[in-house]
Amino acid sequence: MHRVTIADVARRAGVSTATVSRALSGGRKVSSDVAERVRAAATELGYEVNPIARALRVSRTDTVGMVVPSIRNPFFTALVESVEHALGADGKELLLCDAQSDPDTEAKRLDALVTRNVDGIIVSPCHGTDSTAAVQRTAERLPLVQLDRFVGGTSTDWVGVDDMAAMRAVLDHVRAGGARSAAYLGARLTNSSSELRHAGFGRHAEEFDLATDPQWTLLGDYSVEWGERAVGLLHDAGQLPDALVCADDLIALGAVRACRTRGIAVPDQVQVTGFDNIEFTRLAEPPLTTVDQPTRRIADEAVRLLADAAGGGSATRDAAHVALVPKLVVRDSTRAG
Amino acid sequence: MHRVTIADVARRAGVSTATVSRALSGGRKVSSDVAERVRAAATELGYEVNPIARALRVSRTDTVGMVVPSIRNPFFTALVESVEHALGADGKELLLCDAQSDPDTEAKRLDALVTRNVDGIIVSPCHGTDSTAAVQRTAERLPLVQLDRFVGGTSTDWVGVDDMAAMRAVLDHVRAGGARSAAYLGARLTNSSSELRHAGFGRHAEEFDLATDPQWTLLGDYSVEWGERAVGLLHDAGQLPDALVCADDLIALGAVRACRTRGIAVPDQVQVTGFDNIEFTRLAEPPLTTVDQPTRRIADEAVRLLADAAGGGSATRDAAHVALVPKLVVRDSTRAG
DNA sequence: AATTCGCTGGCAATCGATTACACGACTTGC
DNA sequence: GCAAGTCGTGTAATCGATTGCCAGCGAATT
Repeated sequence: MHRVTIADVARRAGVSTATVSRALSGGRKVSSDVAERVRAAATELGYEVNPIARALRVSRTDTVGMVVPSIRNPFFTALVESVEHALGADGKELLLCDAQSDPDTEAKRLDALVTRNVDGIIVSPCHGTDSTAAVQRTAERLPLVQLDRFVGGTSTDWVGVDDMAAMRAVLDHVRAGGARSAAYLGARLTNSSSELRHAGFGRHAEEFDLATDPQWTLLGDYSVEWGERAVGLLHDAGQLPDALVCADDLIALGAVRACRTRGIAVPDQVQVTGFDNIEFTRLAEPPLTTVDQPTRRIADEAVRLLADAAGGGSATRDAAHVALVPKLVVRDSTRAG
Repeated sequence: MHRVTIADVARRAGVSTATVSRALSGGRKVSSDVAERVRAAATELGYEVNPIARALRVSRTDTVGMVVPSIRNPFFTALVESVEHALGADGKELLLCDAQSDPDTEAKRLDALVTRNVDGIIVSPCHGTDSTAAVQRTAERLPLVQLDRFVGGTSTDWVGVDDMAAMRAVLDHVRAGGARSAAYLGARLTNSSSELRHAGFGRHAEEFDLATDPQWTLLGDYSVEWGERAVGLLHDAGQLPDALVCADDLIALGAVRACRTRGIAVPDQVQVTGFDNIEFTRLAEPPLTTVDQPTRRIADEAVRLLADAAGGGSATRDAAHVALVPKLVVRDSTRAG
């Protein structure tokens, strides 16, 4: 067995390889009868261009790389799915890498992608500062857009949601539901989302006159376990706030669960909110009020930016920061206003 | 800017490109001082081989493709993560595709992977018969191993768990917990796992003398919604069995949830079991008893088989079917024996 | 009728690596 | 002392496509 090459098609159609190439990928005009003959020969032989050979020649692979902090997190899974979908429309493929929440692994993955000549990279950096160097270096070599999170000190494209605005909507909502005080169950401030959500909570709690307390700000990681543990700490310490504002849905799921095991009524005794709107929020008891991240739109936007960057000279363009405004999804873990 | 090529290194080190290639990827002996000079030149210039050019020459890309039915399903996500991990150890990359549970999309993805010269393919076919043609065709061109599910009529490698044995363990367990009757909440029999788990349920329910009823066998899809709906149907129809054996965790999560909203006590009134041991099983109320799929081992085995197939002439080897025996994970949705 | 133009199609270079083959120098054996 | 083998290195072909440049040819222009 031998893979069909362009030379085979050329021979069969009685033309040169140059003509076959032009007939198929239409760089230049070819007379219609020749084009027809070539197409016929190609289909008869079952010819398909060899993307490797083409990539070597034109230095373009029609592949984009994506690096996420953890594929375990359903939010990133949803993002990956959306990106895959958006790329499919452009006839591009996705090379997916998992950074395992480790900046070193992340850097390695980024390098590997550059080496592999992907056309562009979509990355959600796992760390706000430790990821900077690798992201910066990568961005100098290739079109790169950051998704959801971003690192400080670089000027690359970014698309995500307005975390501050989202927090404002959350606090507005729990306030309307009668809360007078609120705790923040978040993640250590190692990346931009964590920081912005935390900052948003602080700023808008003040705006809406919600009582807070340094002891009510608990920072761990994005996991169910941490949510459970945090509620434990809060509960054991005594007085509970009227609302538990969580930095993501996993934490919120943990929180709700801990509330139930400890007999704390949600939302009557405390209201709980999440962030991301992953699929399992519906599954909580009660279903979580949360902030919907429009992953489809985020992905579309990212792919568009990447295409733009690949088209226009990258040096001339200004970096675009696209912040979509997320919607609050009200379910039963909060009281209706 | 200009990418550093092997020629640059050669010039710098004062040798030929052939020597550079040999010095770096060590095909044949090179005198140690030359090797040293070459290595020095390479690092000074920051040279890295161009994988595209190499791939064209040696027709090997060090990339394997993976196609899963749905990246939304946490079980497959876990599988992907494990495969990524296993490949990383071999210095290979993963090209991930989502078939969106559609055999046509799946076929397209498989073709795309073949065209892209991946070294091998790992696929969990979405349909037991509709996926056959594409899988077969692909397997004729490349090393291919099926994961978890497999299609009929092909003789490719496969690795997964022994679904029948798992079902036996499940039924043994619920019987020990006092169940005398059981319902099966499954998925339509469109793929091998669905069939085997269903068959396993039937066979071993008989063995353990658990009462069943055609009306207690409900087949839908792998989703939380279906689990909820199925319990609704069962409940509305009147009498409930002592155990709800679910074909996967998503269904089980839905089932448990529906039980709670309808005031059916789990596990006292009915025991509920899942399958896969996805992360969220711990989150259910009560946490789910389920069958653990050893994704790490499955992935390792798959990668090993792929490597073997790539090494030995594919024609000579017999197809290997590796069925790992899964462990039952007992949590609180069933009664301790 | 001669020149120019436009259009098609072929030749050959090119992308960046790997590797078969050749070649010279040097060792070894008889 | 000469043939045979070893070893290290260079030359050039090769993988399979794309594309700059040139040639031929018919139509259009002067």
